[in-house]
Amino acid sequence: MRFQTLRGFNDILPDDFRYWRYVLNKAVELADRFGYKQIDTPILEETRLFLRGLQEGSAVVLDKELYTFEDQDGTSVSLRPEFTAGLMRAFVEHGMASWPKPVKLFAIGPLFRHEKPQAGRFRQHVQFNAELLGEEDAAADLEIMQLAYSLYHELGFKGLAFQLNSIGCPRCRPAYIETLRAYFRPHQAGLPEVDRRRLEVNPLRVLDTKEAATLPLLDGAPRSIDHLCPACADHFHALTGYLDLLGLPYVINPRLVRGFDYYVRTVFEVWGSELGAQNALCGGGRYDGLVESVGGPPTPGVGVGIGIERIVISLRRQGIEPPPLTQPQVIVLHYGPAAKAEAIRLVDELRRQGVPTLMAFGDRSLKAQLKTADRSGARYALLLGEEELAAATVTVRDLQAGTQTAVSRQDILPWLRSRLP
RNA sequence: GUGACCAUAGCUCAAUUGGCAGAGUGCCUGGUUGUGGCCCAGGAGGUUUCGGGUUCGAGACCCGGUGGUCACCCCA
Repeated sequence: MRFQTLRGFNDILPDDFRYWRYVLNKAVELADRFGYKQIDTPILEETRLFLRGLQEGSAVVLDKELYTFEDQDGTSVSLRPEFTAGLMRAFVEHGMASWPKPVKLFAIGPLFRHEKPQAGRFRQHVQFNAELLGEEDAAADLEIMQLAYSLYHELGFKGLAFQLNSIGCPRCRPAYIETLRAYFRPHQAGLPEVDRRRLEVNPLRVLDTKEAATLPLLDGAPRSIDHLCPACADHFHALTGYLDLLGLPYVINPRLVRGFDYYVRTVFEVWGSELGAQNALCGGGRYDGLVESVGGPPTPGVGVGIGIERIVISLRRQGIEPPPLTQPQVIVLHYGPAAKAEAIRLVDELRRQGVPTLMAFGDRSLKAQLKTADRSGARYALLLGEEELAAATVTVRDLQAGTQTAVSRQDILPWLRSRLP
């Protein structure tokens, strides 16, 4: 019986971790630098949390992609498909509304969606998520965008740019949606089925259609940024002003939208050019209605979700090499039973003293052990045999230089310390 | 959920019109006493993704499953 990973699930192998460590270390370091506190919430939550307050049409679709089952108590539970819902639940459950504002959180962990796998899209993927809660200032939107941008930039990505839009708020959006529907009404008959359905269920989604028949109409379509209420317009102009101030590259994209009601004002993505149809590296936006939707007080919020797999794929395609992972620079070889016992003691001693050390296993020929040592990547092979035991020394072979010297057994630790990085 | 292409050794790939399943690389061992890399020799490693079918004969042709890649759908 042979087993394999489930469709859309991946093993992350040691060689992959060169990239993963590089990315995750950078993400955590940046979050610290920006003053975000790490939080982790359960992978499993009550199903209702993920389906709360969504539009009818959306709930049906999302339900299909949710990994849901009944647990032994008969509770319907689901693997989290996103971070934000759990974070909002934690925000309310732990009274973070009474913490000093803003509350700035980040989380890293796996998310699960039963989708058909595609470039950079898997059923389990790891996301880095940052949220800034309790602040309406456009400078908060800017900060979240900067955090995302800095991550890609500092990892070595080139040609980055924001796609940016504002989709208004519950005050101005309904009127805009009516304007949008009115614009398409005369063309209704010529529209593809999917887009006619979108106009009814989720009108903003028509704007990011890929239907050839609809595309020509989009150029003349009314833009949400031209129909913002004064407060939303001010917010948007403030944000673009800040982006200009910092010289961050952005493109105002009137077709960039979100499908859910709790999104307001800012929506953005960071685009790279390495991922086929999935050219969005990450997406984020403002969601002032979200905390309320899980039973908390009205709380403005802005956040971003960044897929780690997409970064790793993109790094590989761009030929960006992460720094190599550190590995033990010392390996202990032995020849003869008495020497093996001493080798076991020496390995133990070095590791206790904090020196990463490898042990040559088995009772193989010295030649075979040296071959192993060579492939291990270690710099120094410490050789113990009858001669060394008799003289109370260790033969240290520099595998890089091909030279070797005898070092007194009791001096081996300082000898290594002075030479290892 | 829809569609296209794909699946041979751990990895990268061969195998003429349907006729003995191979190479490179990696792995293990050896090239005589306690010395790696280079070189040489040997070895292990395959139900050709799985299940059916056609055929004297299938890695190859047909049907189905599983998985991969890509696009659509959707994207919290």
